This record gives sequence, structure tokens and C-alpha cells, in this order.
Amino acid sequence: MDNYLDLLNEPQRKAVEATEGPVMVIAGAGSGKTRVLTYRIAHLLNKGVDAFNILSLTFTNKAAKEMKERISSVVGHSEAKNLWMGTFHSVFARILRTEAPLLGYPSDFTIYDQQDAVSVMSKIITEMNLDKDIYKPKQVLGRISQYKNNLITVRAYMNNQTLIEADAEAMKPRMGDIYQAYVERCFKSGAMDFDDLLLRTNEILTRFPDVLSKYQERFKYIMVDEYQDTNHSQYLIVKALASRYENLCVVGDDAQSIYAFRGANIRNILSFQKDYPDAKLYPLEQNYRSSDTIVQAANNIISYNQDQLEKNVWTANDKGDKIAVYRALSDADEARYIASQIWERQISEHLQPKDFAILYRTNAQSRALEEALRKKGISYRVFGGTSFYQRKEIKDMVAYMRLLINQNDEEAFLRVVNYPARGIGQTTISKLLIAADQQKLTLFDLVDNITLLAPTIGINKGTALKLNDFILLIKRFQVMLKTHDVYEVTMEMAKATNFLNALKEDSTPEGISRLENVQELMNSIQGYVEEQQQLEDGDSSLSGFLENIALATDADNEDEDDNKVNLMTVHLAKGLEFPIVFIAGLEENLFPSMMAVNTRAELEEERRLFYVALTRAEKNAYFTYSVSRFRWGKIIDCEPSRFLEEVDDQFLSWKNLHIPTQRNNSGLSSDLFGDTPTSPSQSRSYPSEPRAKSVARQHPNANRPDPIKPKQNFKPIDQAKSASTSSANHLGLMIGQHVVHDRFGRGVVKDLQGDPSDMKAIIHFENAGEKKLLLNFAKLRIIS
DNA sequence: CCCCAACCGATTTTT
DNA sequence: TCGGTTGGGG
Repeated sequence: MDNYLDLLNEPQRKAVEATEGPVMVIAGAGSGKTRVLTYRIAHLLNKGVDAFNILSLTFTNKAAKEMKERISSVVGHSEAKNLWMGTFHSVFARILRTEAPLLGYPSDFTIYDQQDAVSVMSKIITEMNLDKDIYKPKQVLGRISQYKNNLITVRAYMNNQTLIEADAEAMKPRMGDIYQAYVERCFKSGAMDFDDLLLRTNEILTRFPDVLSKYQERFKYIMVDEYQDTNHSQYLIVKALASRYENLCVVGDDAQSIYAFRGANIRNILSFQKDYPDAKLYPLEQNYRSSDTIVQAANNIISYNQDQLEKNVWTANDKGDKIAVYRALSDADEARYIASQIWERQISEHLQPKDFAILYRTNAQSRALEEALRKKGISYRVFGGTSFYQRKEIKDMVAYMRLLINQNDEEAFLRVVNYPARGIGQTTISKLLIAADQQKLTLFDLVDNITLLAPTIGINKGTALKLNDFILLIKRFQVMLKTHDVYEVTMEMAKATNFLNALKEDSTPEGISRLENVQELMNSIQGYVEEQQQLEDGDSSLSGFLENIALATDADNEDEDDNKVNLMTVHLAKGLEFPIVFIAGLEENLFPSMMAVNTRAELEEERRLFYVALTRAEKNAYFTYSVSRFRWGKIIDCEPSRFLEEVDDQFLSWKNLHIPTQRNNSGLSSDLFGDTPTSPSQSRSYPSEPRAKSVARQHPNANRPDPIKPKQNFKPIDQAKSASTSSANHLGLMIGQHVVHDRFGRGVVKDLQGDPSDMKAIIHFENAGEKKLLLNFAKLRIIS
């Protein structure tokens, strides 16, 4: 494809062609910024720039992957494959694998996620004998995150009287000590949290000029997407790297800045031209995505914000339908309305499930929506919430894996040292922690010498033996990792640690689902190894896999069957688009959030969030709200969102104005709204107790027929499939049989090895070649 | 040391 | 209503 420039409009083309020097592209919603970025990179490559010299920072890994594919289709795969693309976190995690030893970290450092960090923090707060109600672990971490994102190290904090006083005033005079303890603890564990990935990168670039120089030469061309959502730490990294060549192109839209709560600094984009006085500015104002009504309504909304760059988003698209507004009586009613709209429009307009998205402010709102969709038999997928990798059984399994590559990882150690139970209790752990601290050893090193040290610590011989066994177990697999692939090692480990048996014993629906999740983890390891082996610069190591899952976001997960209605928070919907979008829960204290109505800045961010939500829609949007909602275990009354009033009525079509605004108990009722309590006033005449019950009856878990939680956003296990899997195992596979595998396709069984309870099959696949599969896990279907 | 029952807190958004 | 944590009994 050589005439790609013809596919662009005037400002887009200019932005693509301006490859040298600083460039800012202000891209209104739906104005084709991905297209600009893609062709800009393709253009660079066509001009002869080496792919190795291009760094492109995206907001999600999925965006990076998609962009890489699109570039491949323009310039060819061999050109595109060497591009550096990814999120800030994943790109710099990768660089830190090489450079972190400069700061004394192991190159196989662990990445602590939020859960790990909270767990570390809880321990610190307990150990320091501080009140957990004043020093709330999450809150404290949030504060530390702020410091880190502003490059305030422990030392800088200790010298900053203003900060110290602010914390003292906030009833937290020990913040400095906590901060120090937390940083030391992570360092000792060979671990970095998310903020460290950026902070330590900055530290290296500042302290080691030769390293900075290396990456400045390496990344001669830098592009940053969603620049409005970069924080100070990210800003400094970009600035440092770009300072030699200044071939920096940032793309963003100040109207879509929605991450201030985690440190995003809108000033980064607002003052780009101050940083780079000769920067060229290209505003993209033509929206190709949405109907005219949606574009205008969105402009109307955002005009209520004071802080913004001037721009005028317009579209040549048709006017389209008005935005439908539905006033529901309860959250269940709201969900039912949405589900039936989806159902009807699918049929009448030949739309598919994937054409619809339901967006909401908080993850908790998905419940009612899921229930309604399930009742109608509409397939859906929930993004976000507790992600797959945060599930307990997965975290446990991953903790074992983490220990293999970084034995000092204290969180991982503590997580699995007694799971499955091997007789190492809390008392022992406390003794170990104290001893490790005194002797300046890591837990692992301490326990590694436990036979010698046990008497001095006060641990009896039996317990010492158990501890020693644990260490030997881990060591055994560390050795195995050198000669076997990641999948085999993990599988063996899952068995040897009794991890699988412990799960198998639990025959409750939750237990079965847990086992299936572990199976799915195994599959994803296998998939990862396969995938990386096909890539020339692939990294099929265990640490590669762990890094991958630590930084994977929910938006990154791909579902093999993606023709489903999409449910997600507005935050997660950033960058996506859908023909029909429902924005649910437009109520005061929900959207805008109760926590964000106190300052103008907060409220403006909520409004931008609303703007983002609406501009996801291509063809048509719905606003829904309810007069009552099930929250915190009871029903509360709700007021419509102030944002609804801000939208000019000319863009709206009220769907059920016939419902009296005045609360009464008229019989709108059972046929329309089923078992929904008919009206709030009626509810008031009831004591609250029975009322709560009547709603509780329809709560998802109360009468859910199937035991497997469909809320899993990660490759939900197909029941039929797993049933046939197990029957295949029990019926016994035979040599010569034809089978189908989810990932590898059709194949023939060549050989069977091992005892019946743990059988391996050698299968020759038509497309994937010969594979050895563990029948306990491989999802096989026998076809002849 | 392990298991179970009672209790408390949660809901703003996420790399 | 849920899930995680804590404390007491076995």
C-alpha cells in the first residue's frame, strides 16, 4: 500500500508528514487519531527510518498490538516487528530488566500489583502498631503513589517540611516512616510496584548519563498517545528521552482527560507548546465516528467545563436519532429496559451483540445488568472488576511461579509457604519475620538455613523440617526451569505442591470454577509460550510471562468469541467505539460520583468522563437513570444526574414521560415491570425490612441457576466443552483417534504416555505439528 | 496449627 | 449482600 496519504484528510496528512521536530496533535473524539499514529509510523518506516529507532507509547497493550498489526499491513511484518510499542509501564519494565541492576535490583525483579502492595502495607502498619482506621493501607499507598509520581523519594520527603506538615495535619505524622519502610521492604523483596517502574526509570535516566544517551540514540522518534493522561513521572521520562532529537509527537485530547485521580496531569498537554516553543500544532476536528446529534450533544456537554483548549469538533455524518432517555424505577428495571432494547434492536436492525456497549461509572453496577441480560439469553462480556489474575487461586499459583524466578519475593513466599496447608502456621511465620529482620536476611535465605538457625529462633525440629521441605521443593523447580519449558514446569509444580489436589477436593460450584480457572491459567501459559516462540524477539521465559500478566489490563484480554454485548466502566471504554451505547446510572452521587462533587476540578473530570462515554457511540446513544437503586445492601432513592440537565433538550428523546414524575402507586406495574417494587412511595409505607427482601430475591446470586459465574471476564469456560473434555479423559483416548484442540485445531493421536490419572498424549496437529499434551488440561474433543 | 463461625466494611475510576 | 478477616474451640 503506497498511497496511504490519500486516505487522510488535510490536517491528518500534515500530522503524518511532519516527522521531524516536536508535534502536538489535538485529536477530538473520533477524529481518526489512531489512523494518524499508524500512518505516521508507517510513513517513518517508508522514509527509511529504522524500526528500532521508533518508540510508541500507547494507553493499553491491546492498542499497541492492534496498531502494530495495522502497521504491518501497510509496510509488512518484517519492518514492523522491531517497533517498540506498548504502555509506559510495559515498555519501561522491559528496559528495567536490563538496567535495574544499576540500582541494585535483580533483573528478574517482581512487579507488585495493587493487592501485593496493600498486603505489604497492611503488614507495615500492623508492625508499627498504628491504627488501621487512621492509616488505611489503601489511602496511605495512594499518598505514596502521589509522591512517587512526582519523583519525591523518601529522602526528598524527609527534607520537605511542607509535605511533612500536610501529612501531620491529616493525622498521619508517621507517613515518612511508613514510606521508608515500604520502599525498603519492596527493595528487599526485589520488587517494584507500578509507580516504581516509572520512578526507577527516571532515576536511572538521571543518574546514569550514558544510559540516558543510549536510549536517546535508540529512540530517535517518539510518539505518545493519550498524552492528556500522562503523569509527571511519565512526562519526565518522555522529556528526557526526547531531549536530544526532539522528534516527539504527542497525541491527545484535553477534553478526554479522565485519570487525574491517579496522577495524570492535564497541564502536560496544555503546556506542551511552552515546553517546545517551535512545536507544530495540528488540531483534528472532524469526527468520523458519530452521528451529528451525538457530536453536538457532546460539544454541548463539554462546553460547561472551563479548562480546555479551544477546538470545534464537527462531523459530516447524518443527523441520526436523538439520544433516548429512560427513567427507570429501580436498577433492575433499568437493566431490563436496556436488555430489551438490545433484544429488539438486534432483531429489527440486524445488529449483533458486539454492536452494543453498556457503560457505567462503577463496576458494582454490572450486577443488575448482567442478570437482565442473562434472563433474556443475551451473551455478554464484563470487562474490569476483579480480573482473572486477581483471583485467589490464580494469585496463589502465580506466587509459586514468582518464587521460582525471584526467591526473595516476600509476598509470594508468605502467600504459598502454607498453601496448600503444610503445617506452617502464623506463629512460625511471625518468628521467621522477626528473625529475618534481625539477621538482615530475606525470608527465603533465612529458611534456606533453617536447620542451623531453628534453635536460635525457637522453631521446633518438626516445623524446621517442613520449612526445609518447602525450600527444597522450590529449588527443585528452579533447577527444572533451566531445562524444561515454562508450561511443563508449572504443571509439574502444580501437582508436586498438591495445589491441584487441594482444589480438586472441593466439589462445590465455586471449587469447580476455581479448578477451571487454574486450567485456564495453564492454557494461557501454553498459549504464551507458543506465541512467543513464533516471534523472533519473543521472550518465552517465565519472567516474561509474569511481567506480561502483571501489566495486563482487562482491556487487553481477548476472548475467542467476542460477539457479545460489552459491559464496562467508562474509564475502560476510552479509545473504543460501538454502534449503540447505553450510559447507565446517570444519577447524582453515582455519575457524577459522590466522591467527586466537592471541587470544580473533580466535577470537571466527571464531566469529561461523561463526554468520553457519549463519544464512544457511533449511531445512537441511550441515557438511563433510576429513581431508586440497590446499593450498600439496601434500597436508596436517587436523583437524576445534573449532567442530564446540561444536555440541550433538542438532542434528547424521553422514552417514558408517561411515567408520572410525582411518586404514586398507580398500577404501572406488574406486566411492565414484573416484580419490581412499583413505586418509591409505596416502599415508604412498608417497613424497610420486607422491601429489601423483595429485591434481594432478584439479586444475582439468589436465584442464579448456573453455578459458574458468568462474570468472569477472562475466557469464560464453556460448560459443554469442559464436559466433553472430562468425558474424553474418562472414556480413554486411543491412538489413532482424531481430535480437535481449542488452540491447535485438528490432529491425530500418535501416542499415549503415563498412568491413567496423569496421561500425556502425543498428537500430530495438521497445522501446529506434533505436541505433547497433558490430558488433565488439554481441551480435546474426539471427532472420530 | 487448623477450621469454622461471627463480624465488619465496602463502592470511584486503574497502570 | 458479599467477601475477607479475626478469634475461639477442637
